Amino acid sequence: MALRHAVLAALLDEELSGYQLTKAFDLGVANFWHALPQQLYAELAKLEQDGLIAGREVVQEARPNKRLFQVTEAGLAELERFAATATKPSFIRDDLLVKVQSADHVDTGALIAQLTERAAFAEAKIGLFDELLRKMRGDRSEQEYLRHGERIGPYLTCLRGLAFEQGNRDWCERAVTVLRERRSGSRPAVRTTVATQQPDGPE
Amino acid sequence: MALRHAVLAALLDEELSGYQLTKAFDLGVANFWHALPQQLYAELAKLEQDGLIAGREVVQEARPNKRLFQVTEAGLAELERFAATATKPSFIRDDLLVKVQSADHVDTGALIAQLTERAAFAEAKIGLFDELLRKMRGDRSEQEYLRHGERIGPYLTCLRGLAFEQGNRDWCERAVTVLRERRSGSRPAVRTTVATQQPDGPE
DNA sequence: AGGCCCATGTAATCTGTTACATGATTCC
DNA sequence: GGAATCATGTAACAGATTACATGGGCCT
Repeated sequence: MALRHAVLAALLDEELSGYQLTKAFDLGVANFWHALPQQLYAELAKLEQDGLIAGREVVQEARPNKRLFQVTEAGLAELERFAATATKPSFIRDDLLVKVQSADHVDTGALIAQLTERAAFAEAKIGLFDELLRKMRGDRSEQEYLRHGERIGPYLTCLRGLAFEQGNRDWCERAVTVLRERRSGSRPAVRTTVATQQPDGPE
Repeated sequence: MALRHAVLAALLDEELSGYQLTKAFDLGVANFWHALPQQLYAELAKLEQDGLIAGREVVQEARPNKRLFQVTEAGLAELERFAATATKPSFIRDDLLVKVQSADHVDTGALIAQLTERAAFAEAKIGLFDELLRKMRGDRSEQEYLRHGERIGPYLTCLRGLAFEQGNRDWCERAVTVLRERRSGSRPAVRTTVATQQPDGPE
């Protein structure tokens, strides 16, 4: 039950509509969580029912009306409670890693193409994060902002997002280099035969 | 539909039983994917039904019998096909980031405790990854292994896992430092009032 | 005697994804 | 005239987590 809290956390900084939330959680940034529009609209409805957020209608002329949501006192209390509970470690779950894991047995050309694409995607996100951090800092130095800036939460999660994407980019580039080098000195890929394991043998 | 392929990828290197697979996917390493035992047993059953893996019974005396699974030619073909499909980017989804995002509004003591715990967890995984990499390399240098080592796939995913956990550790430590410094120069946390947004106003 | 490791699952529930739906306005 | 943006959903399905179940052997 954490999307719930991710939405609350996102609404702490500013009042947002469902649509604006989807922008933050979808492509673009998604610093600290990711979710699709459908999930967000559903979650907003539940949160409002439970009194953790309050919505107010904003009538617009040129565009459809929208509802802006704000965290209530009860919502803040719920976040506080959540923040105090123990946190389970998070795990990697990435299709690209699965593909690279099988690099010895599949076509590396396809892998190289996908690693290159991912590196470019990571680079783009790095740019977005850099810009976001600069905006938050304004004219202050990072040192200064970390000590006294308001919104240290968003700043820190953004730093994690940045480092994560830098890690992605660097790894993808390295993997591409390695796979290319190996292809130039290529021998045909051979299916390795599995040794027969004896009952109760040493593991 | 990617757990399927993660299991296939894990079985490429060696024949494993369901139980042994759970060890690889659960705590411990989980270099490139994570899953619980129940999912794995279910997935193994489906994969066998579909002819992508083949199991053979190993009778044991001192322990319960087990079934070891091996990827079939059809399974390898399926992985090959999977590796050639486009890969969607993966996103962060971590409760700890959600908590840190709300750092300006919740008790930072609890956050510091959890960040410290996570840093320790990351450190432990770093140790495991280091050891795994050393084992794969044997007496060869990393340069040498990257160029000519067998099992480059597992080596590369392990490198990503290592970098990811180093990123976690570094970020957690930094966040702890920042939050501590701010606490020492502490003023009471104030609930910021949200500015009222006008219809069709600039966004 | 109690707890952990091996070994394998079922069942219920919760979460996330894919596909589909609607309708006005603004930009090219 | 067609695509993109704003704005909000419903329905069906796939994937993941939590809880529960079983049973022998080994270690302290």
